Amino acid sequence: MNTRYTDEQVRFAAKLYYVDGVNQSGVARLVQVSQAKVSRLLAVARERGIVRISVDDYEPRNGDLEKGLRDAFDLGVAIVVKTAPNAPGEVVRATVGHIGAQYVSPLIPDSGVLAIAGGRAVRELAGRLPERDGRRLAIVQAMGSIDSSVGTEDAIELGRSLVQRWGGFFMTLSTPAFVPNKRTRDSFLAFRQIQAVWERFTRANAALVGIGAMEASAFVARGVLTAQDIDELKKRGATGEICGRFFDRNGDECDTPWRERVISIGLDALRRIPQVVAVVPGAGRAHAVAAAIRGRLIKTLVIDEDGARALLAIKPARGAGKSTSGTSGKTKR
Amino acid sequence: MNTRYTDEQVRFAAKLYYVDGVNQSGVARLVQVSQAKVSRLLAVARERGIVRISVDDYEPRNGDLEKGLRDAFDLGVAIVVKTAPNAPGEVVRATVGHIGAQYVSPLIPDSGVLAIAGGRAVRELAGRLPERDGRRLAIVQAMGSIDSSVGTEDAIELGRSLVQRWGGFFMTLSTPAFVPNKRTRDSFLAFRQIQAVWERFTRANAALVGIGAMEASAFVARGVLTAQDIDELKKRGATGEICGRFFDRNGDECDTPWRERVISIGLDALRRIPQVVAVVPGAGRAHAVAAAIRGRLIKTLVIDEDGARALLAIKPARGAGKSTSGTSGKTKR
DNA sequence: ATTGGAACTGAATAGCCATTCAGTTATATT
DNA sequence: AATATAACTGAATGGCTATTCAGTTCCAAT
Repeated sequence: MNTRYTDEQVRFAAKLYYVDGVNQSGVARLVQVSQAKVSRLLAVARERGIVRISVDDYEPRNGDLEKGLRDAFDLGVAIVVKTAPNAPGEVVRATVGHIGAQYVSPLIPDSGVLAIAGGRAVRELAGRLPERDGRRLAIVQAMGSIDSSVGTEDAIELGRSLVQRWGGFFMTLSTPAFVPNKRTRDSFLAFRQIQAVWERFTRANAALVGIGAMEASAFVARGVLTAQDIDELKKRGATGEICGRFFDRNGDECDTPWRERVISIGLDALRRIPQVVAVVPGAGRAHAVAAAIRGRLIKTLVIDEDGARALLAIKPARGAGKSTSGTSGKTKR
Repeated sequence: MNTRYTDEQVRFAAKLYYVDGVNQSGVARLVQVSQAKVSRLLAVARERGIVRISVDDYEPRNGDLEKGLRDAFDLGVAIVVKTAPNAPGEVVRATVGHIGAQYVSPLIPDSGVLAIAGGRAVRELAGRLPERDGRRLAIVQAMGSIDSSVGTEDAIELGRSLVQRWGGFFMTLSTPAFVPNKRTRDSFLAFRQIQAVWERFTRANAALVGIGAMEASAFVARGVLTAQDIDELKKRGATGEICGRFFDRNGDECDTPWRERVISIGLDALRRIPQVVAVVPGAGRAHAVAAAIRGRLIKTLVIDEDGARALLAIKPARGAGKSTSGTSGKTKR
């Protein structure tokens, strides 16, 4: 905001307020303007650098845990966000989102294609990416809609808001995430509209996703899968999922009936994207995350300290090691 | 205030608030404390220097006018305070008091005797001298009470509040400023209690006073003198007064009936005090101020820009020069 | 001089922050 | 262990600040 305020007046107000500790009404009296204008003068003082506020560095990331993760897993970037002790999950998500956004932002290119998935953690992070910083991307929805309702955490909503924030355009996958059978899926995929998105998957420059565990699945919560379905998936080796694509402990896609019923970015396509950022706060999804990393599905992991520690506890390498949950090591493909 | 807050927590809160622009409720959520505590954490951050706020220098004094005054008059220190253009008198007083206090404070010693007079300008300045900075003075009331009411601008009130602010003790002149005749005054002066104060006048280390003009006299406003009295005083050469002591254009005390009816510090005693600070905002008392300076009654002048300019307009030296008001140059003693 | 748009202004007020209060927890002392 | 004292804590709230609104002033282009 360009103003005509004189430096003299701005400096006088700034001295009275910041140096002498006079409140804005008092400053207003001495400077002979309204209190509202004093508030504006002070804002100008900060903008012009007449008033400077400096803060000692605070390191919001736990470097030790990051190093531990990089050593134990084959991971490009690990961002382990410090959180308040005993914070509830909701707060951990918010913290990881807030701090994570500051480090994820530079990983997302200025132009090109960004694939985006849904999820609460992704929402927290995406919602704190910088506003209109000159970026202009094609954003594509990485998975169809889970159900007919659209929540603030759904990919369709996150994509919309990111495009609004940055410019560019948003391409939706106007299909359900899961359809009844392969034939239905194939007919959806035949649509030109869908193919336009599909084609973008193969040349995306970056992706922002969450990772789902077999426990507390959002698909079950929203009635798309049943507890029995989950049991069935687990029997077939499923350890976690990204965009409804279930993978085993090595990160290879499981051969299940759902594999040919899902409409979302494929794991092979995902692997080829140069920058895949996964945001997975909390300790409950450690096995799914470990599997995703083993399968080289993600390049960057954003997580909290508890989550990182849980992950390190299962550090044993590809295909070996004990697992806490009941996933068996059976794998196809 | 000594606290047990960890630097880690303080730094986290400071970063979120000052760097990331999160409000205190948002910080409270992420740090997992109450908003009240965030406010305290931020206060600690500023105290500990984790957050530093620096402000470009603002020069609140008009150096050119100060130099002009020092050149034109024989004045130890001139403090010309910049004020907002077209500010009403009340605001000019407040500004001169606020800024003046910062420069007058170091002129007042840590111990010894300070004589204090009343007046609105003195009140504004005295009220902004620093709190409990280790000073401990004997403060003496330089003139008796003007009338039976005690206003916030009266010496007795200012002395009391300064002692409360600094420690030390306050000695009042429990007499009227003007008594009916010489005999009454002499009987007052015979009191041991009064003499104790009188004696302090002769060895005061500093004084803080105002200067009264013949126009708009506080004595008239409070019914102690009449308009006729003022005319009479002017006929006898009175140009202004300090503590009810009327002086002519050369700053010499006028020989008038009121001279032997006033109970206040004498002008000779005042001249001998090493540091006499006069606070005289406004352009209306220029002649009185000029006279006081010529008579070497004051060492330091605190004034606003308009006042300084008015003073420079009558710069002509001791005893000479034109005068705007109708004061004649008649003088005794 | 007229017009149109941008910048500015203070009053009102919504929103944010600092302080008070009453109760709790830590620390020092017996 | 018992007690006293100081430091800390969050809910409530009063006070302070930032923003909105409905004009007003300034400036550039007719």
